[in-house]
Amino acid sequence: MNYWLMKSEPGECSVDDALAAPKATVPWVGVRNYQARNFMRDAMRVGDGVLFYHSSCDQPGIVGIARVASTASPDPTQFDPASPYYDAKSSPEAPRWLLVDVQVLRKIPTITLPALRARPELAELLVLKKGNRLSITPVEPRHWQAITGSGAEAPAKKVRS
DNA sequence: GCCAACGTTGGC
DNA sequence: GCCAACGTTGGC
Repeated sequence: MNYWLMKSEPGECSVDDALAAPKATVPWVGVRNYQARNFMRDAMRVGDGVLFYHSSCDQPGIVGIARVASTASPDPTQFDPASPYYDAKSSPEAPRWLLVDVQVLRKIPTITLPALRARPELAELLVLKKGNRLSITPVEPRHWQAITGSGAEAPAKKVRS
């Protein structure tokens, strides 16, 4: 079980947009950074916890709790010349970019950047680090617990006994 | 709109 | 493989 913080511009896909989607699940299109892609490809598992983060907006911050809802697969927008995420150097035969499905579990009152920075126990949270630009960053269990208050167990599925 | 930080590209 | 130029991210 791993935890992640995933950035989305609310103008593209807000947490409300995701909640309004079927099963509150959206394909996480548009990742065009190799490190972020590799996280999805190599480290993400279905059921991983996700902090849904709004970036490039009036109130940047964590706005929801979500989970990884699929394994990684090719991001179709890379093949679409009409898409802003089109990548002419990629091809269906050798896809360069991947996505996972993300399912929102619940919205939370926005935890703004200043509010996050005010908590010493979150000082090492990667998204707070200077110069951080990665749209997907791993979150340590202690940070997940501090933010969600929900302990370190899986955020979604009941544990089968 | 500004600009710091970082990633990518491409000439050599 | 180096590194300057350029593009992008994202908070402010």
